[in-house]
Amino acid sequence: MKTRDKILLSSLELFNERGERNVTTNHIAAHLAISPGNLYYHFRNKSDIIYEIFLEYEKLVDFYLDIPEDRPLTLDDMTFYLESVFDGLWSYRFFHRDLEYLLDGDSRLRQDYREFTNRCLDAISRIFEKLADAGIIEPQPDELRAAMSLNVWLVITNWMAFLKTAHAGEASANLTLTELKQGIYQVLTLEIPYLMPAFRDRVMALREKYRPALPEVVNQESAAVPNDRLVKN
Amino acid sequence: MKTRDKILLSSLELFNERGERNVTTNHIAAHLAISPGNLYYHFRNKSDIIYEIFLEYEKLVDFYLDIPEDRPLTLDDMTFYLESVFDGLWSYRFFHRDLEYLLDGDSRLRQDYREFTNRCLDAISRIFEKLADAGIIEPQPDELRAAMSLNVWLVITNWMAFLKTAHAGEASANLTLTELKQGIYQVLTLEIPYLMPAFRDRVMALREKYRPALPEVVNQESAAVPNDRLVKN
DNA sequence: GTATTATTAGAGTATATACTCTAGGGAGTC
DNA sequence: GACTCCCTAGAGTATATACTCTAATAATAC
Repeated sequence: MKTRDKILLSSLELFNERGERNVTTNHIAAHLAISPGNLYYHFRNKSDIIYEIFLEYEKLVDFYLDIPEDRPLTLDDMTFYLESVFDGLWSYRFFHRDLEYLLDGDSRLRQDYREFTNRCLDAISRIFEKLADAGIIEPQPDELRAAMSLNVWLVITNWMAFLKTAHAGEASANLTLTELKQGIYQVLTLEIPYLMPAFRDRVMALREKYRPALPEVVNQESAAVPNDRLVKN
Repeated sequence: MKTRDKILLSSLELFNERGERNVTTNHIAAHLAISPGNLYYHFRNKSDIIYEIFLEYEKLVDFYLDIPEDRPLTLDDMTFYLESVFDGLWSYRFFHRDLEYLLDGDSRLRQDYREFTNRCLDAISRIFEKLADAGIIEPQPDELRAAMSLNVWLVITNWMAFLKTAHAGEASANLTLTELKQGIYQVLTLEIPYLMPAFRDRVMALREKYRPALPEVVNQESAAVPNDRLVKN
């Protein structure tokens, strides 16, 4: 693999594991056992690395959210969209964590991300529309559909952050794709009141598959309280 | 005012304006025209400042979300809760921005925040329950109410972050309390399908008051692209 | 082979950041 | 005046971080 690609891959891995804020270019170079000079030969700066990773993320999600216009949607389609989007979210999970800071420092990224958001919102809305066409959910006026789509977006993109704060132990630690996909449960919760009777049971059964294992995700005690960020006192 | 309180106040102000990540203890001291030594006389470290600010935030929200058990809820109550919560969110808006990083570095804060979240979720759920008692919304089974409350929480706490990313210009810049309160529109969107006929029109009218002014919040072009974070090239 | 270009190492740097340490001022008390 | 306590200044420090520069090596073209 080309050094350039290795840098992108390692960066993504480290960002996801430790958070962008906690990963320096020197860390990335060290992790790959290459010199900082080498890293900066391939990328002008850290922002550029992040931007390229974003482009990959964008490409992936755009690919997932491609909506067939020649046929109606099925429940399987909906499942696929949900699964895929959460897969994407997982693979690039660092991104939404420090989003605001990242956008603050890179206007190119800010612009692109804004357009990306709009595309996603349109896709979600279009999916609702086609689900209504297919008789799975009730049709809704444009305005309501737009607001609902936005709520879906908010739940999807922030579910991960919520899970992290809900976890008791070291926040950095264990958090699995399975847990992340409980977000699907939350998204389907939004759809419940709009389900058509003919599909209600099937969607409710689907939703049940993603139900959090614990009675409350939010209640686990942590015995040990290990190393916080270094405090000199 | 005591120096200690001035430090808390200035810190909050600067954090809200520029983001915690962009505000150093030296900035805070300089902003108050006091010495770093002075600041560190009053607080052991930056984490302690943040923690104390969190305690204020927590106290405020707990105060707002106190639910009367001796009488039914009214629509005015619901409006009050929504307005208040968004006011609180606005006053301490830096907090949810870097939440994950903040919790990562301070286990005391992590623990407290987790409990705070649970309390808020309970309060939201209790509000739904009492709105149902009052005949404003349909009663829901516990499980659904819990999932809905969580969705409400996700929308509320992340609305601000969404708005920031949706803005085209310098992300740091202009963002008003009015815009923030359009989040209420989103929250009320979640309630629509559960409204009882007798209250439907009134709630829809209330919701209308918070509707975003623009057809799409998300679509504004920015002509100028001013200073990004310093890049040496 | 030689010239050219792409890639790499690694030492180094300017700046920032959180925080420390010492000295001392001011106000109250005896 | 001396003692104490609270508060403050301000210079200083250890560490980190993003990034640069030069020189050398590998790859490719001719």
